[in-house]
Amino acid sequence: MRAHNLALVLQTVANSADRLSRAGIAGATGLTRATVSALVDDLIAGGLLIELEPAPRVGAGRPAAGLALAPDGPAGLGLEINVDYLAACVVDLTGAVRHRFVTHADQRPLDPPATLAALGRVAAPARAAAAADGLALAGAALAVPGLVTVDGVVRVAPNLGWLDVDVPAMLPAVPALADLPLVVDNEANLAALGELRAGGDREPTFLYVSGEIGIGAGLVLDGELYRGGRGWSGEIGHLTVYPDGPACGCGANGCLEQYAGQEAMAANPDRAAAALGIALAGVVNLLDIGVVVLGGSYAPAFDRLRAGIETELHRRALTGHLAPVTLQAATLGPDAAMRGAADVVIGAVRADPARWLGSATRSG
Amino acid sequence: MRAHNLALVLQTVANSADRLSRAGIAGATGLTRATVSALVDDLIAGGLLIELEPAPRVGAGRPAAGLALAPDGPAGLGLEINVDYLAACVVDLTGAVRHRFVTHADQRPLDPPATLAALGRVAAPARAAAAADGLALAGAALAVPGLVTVDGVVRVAPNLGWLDVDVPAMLPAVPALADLPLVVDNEANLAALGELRAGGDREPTFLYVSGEIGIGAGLVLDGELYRGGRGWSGEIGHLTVYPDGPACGCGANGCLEQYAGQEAMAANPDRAAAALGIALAGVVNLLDIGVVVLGGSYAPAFDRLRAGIETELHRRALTGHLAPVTLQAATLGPDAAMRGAADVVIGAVRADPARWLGSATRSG
DNA sequence: GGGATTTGTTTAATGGTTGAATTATTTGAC
DNA sequence: GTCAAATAATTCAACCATTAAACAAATCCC
Repeated sequence: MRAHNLALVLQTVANSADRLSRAGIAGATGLTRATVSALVDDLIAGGLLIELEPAPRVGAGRPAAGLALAPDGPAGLGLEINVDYLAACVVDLTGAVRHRFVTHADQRPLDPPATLAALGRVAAPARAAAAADGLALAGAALAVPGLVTVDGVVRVAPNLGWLDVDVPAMLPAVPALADLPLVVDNEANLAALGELRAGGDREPTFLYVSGEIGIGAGLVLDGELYRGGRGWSGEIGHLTVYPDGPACGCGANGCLEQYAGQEAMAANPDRAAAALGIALAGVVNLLDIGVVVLGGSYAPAFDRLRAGIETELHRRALTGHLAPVTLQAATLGPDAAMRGAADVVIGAVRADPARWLGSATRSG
Repeated sequence: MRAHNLALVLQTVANSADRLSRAGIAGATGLTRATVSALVDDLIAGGLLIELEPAPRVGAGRPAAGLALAPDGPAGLGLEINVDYLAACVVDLTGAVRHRFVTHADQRPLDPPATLAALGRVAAPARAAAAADGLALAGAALAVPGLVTVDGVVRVAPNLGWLDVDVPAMLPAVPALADLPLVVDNEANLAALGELRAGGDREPTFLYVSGEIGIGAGLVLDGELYRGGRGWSGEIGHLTVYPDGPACGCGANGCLEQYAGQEAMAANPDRAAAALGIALAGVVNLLDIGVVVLGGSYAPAFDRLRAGIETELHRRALTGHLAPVTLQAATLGPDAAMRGAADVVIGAVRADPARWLGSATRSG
């Protein structure tokens, strides 16, 4: 129970827009001020919260001591493997990006161990930079453009040429990552999380569409990433748009990817926008999604695509009259996935601070 | 915390296939036998659990006293308004249907107050029958074929001709329902819940498709009904199948309903099956759904539709190789929605027994 | 019948929350 | 300038629910 309430207090501070005090937390959570005081003391002692200068009060009364997430608390290492680049970033507990390393290199000629070794060479300076800041890493998360099981096995990443790559099993060969708990997830899923956390004021329910060579999507429902029964939801690229359309690599015909993939979009942007609108209308009708965020290569093309998408979307979205559907461009650009990966790590700390308090030897 | 653990114990008993004892609950939940004993005593005293005859043991040791949900505990009143019938049922805490009343009558000529009055005339004998059994009703839930807000306002029910009908506000005029807490929800949503709870061993994630005059769907994700950001998910009938197809009443072209609605299906079953397969493949790709349950008028036609649906579904479902998609016929037939409605009521009791224990004057 | 075995209850102890009283710090009125 | 009012945070005793361990109950096996 203490674990639960610690998480409640920490999340309340993390999610609040304005600076909270102990009394403010008590009001927001329903706990007593006494309880909140005790919990906050633990969180401060554990290095997860810090106390700020008392804010100048408006009315009478003792001024409230502001509380905030500790910038020197546990940080997350966000990693990304993509077709033409590798990336790593360090995000502290407050969500601020402290360090960022990207190397551009085509990964397709490399086999998975070589790619992971190269990833290690990007992760190593990131870890060194974190250590130099006195930041302890709570873990790492890795974004990969493919279908990933809950165990971290990449079942298939077509554009990387990966098939059944057991990433966790290969970690001991990567010194820079061997000693960190690692989560592996789909690139679009993590990018959606990145947009949720770092992309300003997002609705708690939205669809993130990532237009790369293929088209992926991450679905955030009620503030949580929906991964599907087996972990590979979001394959929006193979939604059928024209059942009798051109053959797709997946074996079917008329998939969205044939119209709105990077090459097809370059050839015919208007057709790409219309196809996207048709596919998105289906998603909106099925899931009652109010916000669609366009990322990847769609983000820079947003202004050109928007009208074409909206024409079909509004015509075909059933509840459009009752509640509008909003199109938005992604705000994080190519960093979304690694930001989301790092957010997974610090999100885990925020969701279960008791684990961190219990395990933290706090060497740094 | 006690509230949480009471729910944990009750749910454990409810969800367990075989008869549990106090010690069995302790093993399943991780609580101590002593704690479970105390909680079980409260639940028995509150009339939510009963103690059964000790089961004959296999090995040595004191025989375990079996525990089960109390058949005379709080019951749920499930209600349904549909185009050509009204229905009410009483489901006890164990999930057994104790009483069932259906009247067939076309509701389209009636205005909403008249329909609600007629519903009251179906609900009254159901309540009388429940009272005769000594059952106290914990509440009621109503299934309506339309879009319903969380407040119970029916925004639009096209086939009933309803528009912005505030059902809770009209309840005081219906004596048989005036004194019960009432939840209103979409028919397909509740039917999906009915199939989840009462339809045998269902996967925790599936799509329920209800083919009536229109086509609705209820989405159960991880054992919970997903209602969408604003409460009206599941409008699968207006997924685009052929973008340039025939005009639909919704203003778009080529909606699934134009091919697989009741009339279109009668005219061309093969085409209906193919269209369903295309639409369902999209859902499967997007949400990684492993099971699709066909209900409403699709259930009796299941054997005839199956092959045609599967052809398109398997061709277009991307992860079909990795994890198969299973088609199933609904098992509850036309009762699914009202069963699901009643399940909502008893599900609320099971999820928060402390509230019932606290509020129960237990008059009957 | 005695020992083994498992269930269920009792007892004291523990951990964490609550509520009331107390202290701390400011504003505003006289 | 002092005092009252207001608000924030802490302290402390009481309480509640869980736990652990001992104990009682009920059966099987030898």
